This record gives sequence, C-alpha cells and structure tokens, in this order.
Amino acid sequence: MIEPSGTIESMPVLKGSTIDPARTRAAILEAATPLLYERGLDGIGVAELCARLGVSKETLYRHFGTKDGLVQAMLEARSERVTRWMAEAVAAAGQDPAGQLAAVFDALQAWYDDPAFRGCAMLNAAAQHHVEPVRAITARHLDRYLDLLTGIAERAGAADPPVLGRQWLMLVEGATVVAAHHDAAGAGEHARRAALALLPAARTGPQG
Amino acid sequence: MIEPSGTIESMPVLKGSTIDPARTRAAILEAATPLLYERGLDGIGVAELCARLGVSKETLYRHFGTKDGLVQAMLEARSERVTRWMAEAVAAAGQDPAGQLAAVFDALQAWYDDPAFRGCAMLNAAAQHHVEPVRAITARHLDRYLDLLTGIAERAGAADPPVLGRQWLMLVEGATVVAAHHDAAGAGEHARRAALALLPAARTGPQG
DNA sequence: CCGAAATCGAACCGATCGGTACGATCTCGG
DNA sequence: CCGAGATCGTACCGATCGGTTCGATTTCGG
Repeated sequence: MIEPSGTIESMPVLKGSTIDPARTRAAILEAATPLLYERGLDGIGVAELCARLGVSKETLYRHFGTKDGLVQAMLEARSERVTRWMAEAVAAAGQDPAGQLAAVFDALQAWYDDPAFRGCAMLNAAAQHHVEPVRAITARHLDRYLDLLTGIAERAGAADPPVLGRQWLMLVEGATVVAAHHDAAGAGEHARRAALALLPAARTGPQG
Repeated sequence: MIEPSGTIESMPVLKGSTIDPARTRAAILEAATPLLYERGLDGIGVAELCARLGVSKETLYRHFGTKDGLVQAMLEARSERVTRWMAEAVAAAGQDPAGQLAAVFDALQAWYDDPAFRGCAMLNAAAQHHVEPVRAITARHLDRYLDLLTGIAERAGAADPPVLGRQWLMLVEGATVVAAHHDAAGAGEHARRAALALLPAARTGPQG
C-alpha cells in the first residue's frame, strides 16, 4: 500500500516456504493485503483469495479462523507498518519540526502518486465492515497518527500541541480523501502548505 | 443525515400516498436513505429494506430497476441536499467571508453531534461499491463542496482561491473523518480555527 | 363503472459466499 | 524411515442475496 507494494499478480505467491506455519501465516497476510486493498474487503471472496495466494482454504482457516480474522490481522499489520514507515520519514527529516512536518506530507504525496493508491485502507475497511473490531483498529490507527503529529507540534513549541496535532491529522486524512476521491495532483503539497501555515512561527522558508 | 434525519423506525413509512408513482418513488428514496446510511449499502438487503419501507420488492424494482439504481439515486439526492443545506448555512452567515467560513464548520459540528452521524455518506459509499457510477457521484459531491469553499476564498481576497478552497475542503473532509472514526468532540471547532488561520488577513476577531 | 395502472405479498430462482470435511500428498524431526 | 502435522484440492453445505414472477387487490381517470 504505502511503498509501491507490488502490483497484483495472478499467480501463487507462496513458494520456497517449507512447512513452517509461522512463515505461511506471514506470507498469507502479506499476499492477501494488496488484494483486499484493491478489491475491497467484500470485493473478493475467500475462494478467489486462496486461489490467488496459492493456498488452500483449509490452510487459511487454520491460521485465521475466519475471514474477519484475516481481515483484522491484515489491518493491524498494515496500520503498524504505515505508522512505522511514516515515523521513519519523520526521523529522516532531521531536527527541524517544520522539516519533519513537510516530510509527512511529501511522503503522503508519494503514496498518492502510486497507481495502486486507493485511499486509507483502515478508513475504507471501517466504511465497509462497521463491526466493532474493525472500528477499533481504525481508531487505534488514527491514535498512532495523532501521537506522531502531536510530537512534532510539541517540538515546534506549539501553544496547544494536542489541538495542533489534531488539526494536522485532519489535513492528513483530508488530503488522503481528496486525493483518493477527487484529484491526487498536488494534494500532498497543498496540505503541507496549509499545515506549515498553522505552525506557531513562520520558520518555514520558501514555501514552494 | 444532515439535519437530525429521523431515527430508524421499524414500521412502514409509506402512508397516505395514494397510487401516485412519483410520490411513491420519492417516499421510497427518503425512507431508504437513513437505513442505507446507518447500515451501509451492503449491510441491508432488498428484502429487509422493503419490509421496513412497507413496500413490495416489485414496486421498488419498478421504480429503480436495480438496488444499485436505488443507491445511486439516493446518493445523488443526498449530495444535492447536503450541498444546498451547507450553501444555506453560508448564505445565512452574512457577508463576511470569515463568518461564512466559520458557519461551514459550525454546521459540520452540529452534524457530528447527531447520534446518527456516521461519516460522509458519499465517501462511505465509494469505499464500499467501487463501481464507476458511485465514484462519479462522490467526485461530483466533492466538486460541489469545492465550489462553495472556493467562492468564499474569492470573496476573502485570497491570492489563490482554488488552492485555498481545496485546503479548506481537506479540513472539511478531514474533520468529518476524524469525527466519524476517532472523536467528534470539538472536531468542527478545531477545523474551523485551522481554516480561519489560513485566511489571508487575520480579520477573525476572537477565535473562541 | 370499468379498465388500466400501481401495488402488494409471497413464492421462487440462480448465483455467490463463508465455512467444513475428507482423503491424498508432502515435509520434517526423531 | 516412519509418524505427526501441515498442506492441498475438491466437493459439499446452508444461508443469504439480488432479482423475477404471478395472482390478488386497490386506486383513479375517463
């Protein structure tokens, strides 16, 4: 999803894996993720999913118990992966909070430009399955994102870091929505400029 | 959806309607809207839908041809209704662009506080049915919203109204996402303060 | 008052889907 | 080399769903 995550192949993804349950489970998770993301949680059945994965239904059900079990495990893994990826982008941006903030939206723009981009997987999932576990995973995902942004707000010396972090979170999610459902071009850049404008001091240099 | 739109009753909604096709169609549309919004497009079947509406399946299919037909007609109507409702809120806010902008987010907060609030119906629908017509309706909905906000940006004397309108649109959609999936409290207010901070001049008085 | 149109209610159909069962095959540790 | 467990492939099951059909009933325009 985030990094160009491999287009959808039509053939088995599991190979080389000897009989190692843990590895099988991880491989299923990894291979199922882009399929469920592209087609939607209900857009692909267990049968086709298994066929594409090169895995029997019995194996899938032994590891995840239920389709919902697979979905939830997939969403958890994806949320953690996205959060870690974004945290690394921030960490790689140096010490300046403004630079860190800019890095967030530049990373988002790169994601939007991926042809496989189809919006936030957690939000999409929550819109489809409004069962409680999925909603909880989505809420936790937003929590993680909010923590990251609030941290930047704190280091930027904001008067009210939680509120500023929340406003930035709205820009992040709003930019993702607009990019997914309206126009991806420049969405990250426009959101970034808005986010920087909310910084306490205008220490942002050239806003190009 | 927007105005407290009537909680879900368990019994027929169609009454008094003599045999008047146009009225029947409108009544079905109106009664089906909150059900499809609350349960999700695939969360309620045609059978239960008809039972709740007090309408036979044949009648529904004669008017809408298909469940997708009903869904699309419902989304179109809802998008227009929401846009009109928001435009009226803006018009009622007087001449000051800052006041108009504040009115947008105050209206949103009132929506978020409705117990029936479950996020933007168009975005939810697009996340479920990624068929083309639904995506087109969603895109058109964002277009309408963008026009409204860009108009405010123009009247506010923004250097680049389309970009500012788009940034405001991100705040609108972002606030809605956060309110729906994280925490509705204060979402509209925080988004409003961020939006006002993006105004060219700080003509916004007390930012309470 | 009659016939066309609208509606109802219920039965029905074919397809799909999530999940289970089972025998055959494969792999690895002891 | 053998037995336990993982995997496969396939067939199968029950439920649900979207959509159709049809006879009976109601309503309204002419």
